[in-house]
Amino acid sequence: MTEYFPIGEATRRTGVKAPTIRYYEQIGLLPPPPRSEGNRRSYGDIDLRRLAFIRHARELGFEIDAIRALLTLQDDPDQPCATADAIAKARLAEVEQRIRSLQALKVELEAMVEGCSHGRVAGCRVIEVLAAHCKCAHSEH
Amino acid sequence: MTEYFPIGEATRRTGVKAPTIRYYEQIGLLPPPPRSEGNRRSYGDIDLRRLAFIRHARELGFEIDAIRALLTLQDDPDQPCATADAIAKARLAEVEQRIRSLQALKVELEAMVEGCSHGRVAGCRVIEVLAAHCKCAHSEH
DNA sequence: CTTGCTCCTCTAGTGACTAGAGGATGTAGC
DNA sequence: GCTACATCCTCTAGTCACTAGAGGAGCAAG
Repeated sequence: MTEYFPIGEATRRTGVKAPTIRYYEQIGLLPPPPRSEGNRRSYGDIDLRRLAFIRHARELGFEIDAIRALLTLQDDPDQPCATADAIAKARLAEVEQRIRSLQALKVELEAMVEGCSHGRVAGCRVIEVLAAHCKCAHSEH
Repeated sequence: MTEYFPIGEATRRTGVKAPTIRYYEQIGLLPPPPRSEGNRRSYGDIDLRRLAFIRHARELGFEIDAIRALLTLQDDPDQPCATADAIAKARLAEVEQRIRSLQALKVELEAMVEGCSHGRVAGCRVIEVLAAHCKCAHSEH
């Protein structure tokens, strides 16, 4: 007597919207769940965990294909985890890069907000700072 | 005799790809430049600066509409900059939030990479950590 | 039994590009 | 002038990860 959850309850428990859940089913990320008499999807704990896993991974910035790879590993756990490790490592590098970028940008935005003394745009730094910074067109940051 | 740049040179100088430049023109973010005899776009310094501005703003995470708003302000600089200020402030809040998220995620990814001792997936933390974390389904981050 | 909610499928739209077809133009060497 | 070859043009269609809406069926409460 496992618990049964209709899609609405699944969205409440995982934070993934119903159309998105159906979309994940459609692209094969989530297995098609059993249906009720009235043709409604009924999810169990395992599905909910899988969904939450997907949601969290998406928030981490994993792409669907990376998640698919992880889930495949999970479904077949007698494999070396070098693959999962590689995915996580690549992702880590990206996350670090993004943090660096955003921190640089934060400094700029702060300068903008601070510089804008509620005068006219002519003297407003929001645009100036953004335009000025463009001189570094090809540098990373 | 301002300098003339064909689209290829513009991409070299701004880092924005040619199709993207045309796309920006199409959606009205970049004014249609004058054309050469042979119907080629020829950009001047102002266009390049505008393009670099757009590129940089995109990197900052501004959406096209926000950029359009900023550019409109720039084109008509005798307006109060409260609007630009508001955009920058909203963006700043978002950037800060994103940095916080990413830092949390970085910690997790590091734990994953470290925890994965090149064994089998059964004992691999990449998936465990991601799944475990899902218990916080509705918390922010 | 009606009201109102949830759910179903299906198609089409979103944002911000990106890819590719098919053709015109510009430039450098012979 | 002629031939290669790069660069450019327009146009349509595809990408990713959803999101919105139409039109209809099922279910639970009063």
